[in-house]
Amino acid sequence: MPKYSTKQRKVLLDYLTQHPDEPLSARQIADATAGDGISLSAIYRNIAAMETEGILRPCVRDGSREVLYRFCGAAACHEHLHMTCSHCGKTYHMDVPATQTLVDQVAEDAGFRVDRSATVLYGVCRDCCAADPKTTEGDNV
Amino acid sequence: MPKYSTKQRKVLLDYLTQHPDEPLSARQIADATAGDGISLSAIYRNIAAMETEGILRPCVRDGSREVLYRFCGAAACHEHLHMTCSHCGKTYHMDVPATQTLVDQVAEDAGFRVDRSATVLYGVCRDCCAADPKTTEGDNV
DNA sequence: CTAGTTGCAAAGAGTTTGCATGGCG
DNA sequence: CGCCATGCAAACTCTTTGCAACTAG
Repeated sequence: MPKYSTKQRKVLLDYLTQHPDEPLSARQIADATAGDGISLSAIYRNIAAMETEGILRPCVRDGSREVLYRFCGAAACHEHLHMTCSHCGKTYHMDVPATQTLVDQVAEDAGFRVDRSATVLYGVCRDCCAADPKTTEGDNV
Repeated sequence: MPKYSTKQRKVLLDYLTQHPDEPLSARQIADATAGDGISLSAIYRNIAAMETEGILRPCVRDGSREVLYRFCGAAACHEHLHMTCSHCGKTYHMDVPATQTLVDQVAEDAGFRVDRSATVLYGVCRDCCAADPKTTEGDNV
């Protein structure tokens, strides 16, 4: 919940908006916005703020010790589930009806209220399945 | 894929087996097994090995910059989905049939092969819902 | 003008690694 | 007995923080 709208925050939001479907690290963002005069600390501080605001979510790390974030600024993102391909890293937005069924059923059977915007399914996406059938085995990525 | 079965690894596996339902950090494990003579480095190295073996999975961090791990040594864990309560941190194993429906449907509609053992649903569990109704609002945990 | 933000650089924390020692098989 | 795993401590990397300068409102 920032009080001022700074140039840095705008650039940042802009970049995130344009890359909603890939998990990003602070350094990646820094590199990508290198020409726009944003210091690393400003990035970290804005990331922290956005995390609090709920428009940025941490993801599981990918082997390095960097924390990756995924942008979910769109209000719609709080209404459907997401899935991230563990092969190409892309995030997809699931409007599949089964999603809602699952959420409802889990609530009913287990009393567990699923937080859609915090939940991400991991697996292998259509493109990667096609490109590399071996990956299709799933489960032990 | 360790070649030798050391005392340290046994203690570690033992501890993990007894705490399958909570995300653990290297330090937590170190503290818990303090009396058993395992060095922090041995823990980190074993964690790395187990991650490779696929019996330990990284989870999203909880605010600190520690990486948390969740044990999924049981073969059964590769066949059902999991859900972690963002309130109490406990992990539940979901044998709800809707789970399978979801996985199948997503595969069919989006061509996305869900990796059950890597996927975790986040939300608020029954107990926490009951204990603290406010949390029930969900979605912006 | 006032208070939130930024930059820089130094501090902090968690994790990784080199090397000699110890232990499994 | 040979090789892998451990311990310790130093090295690293990512992230956080203090403080003075800057700037949005």
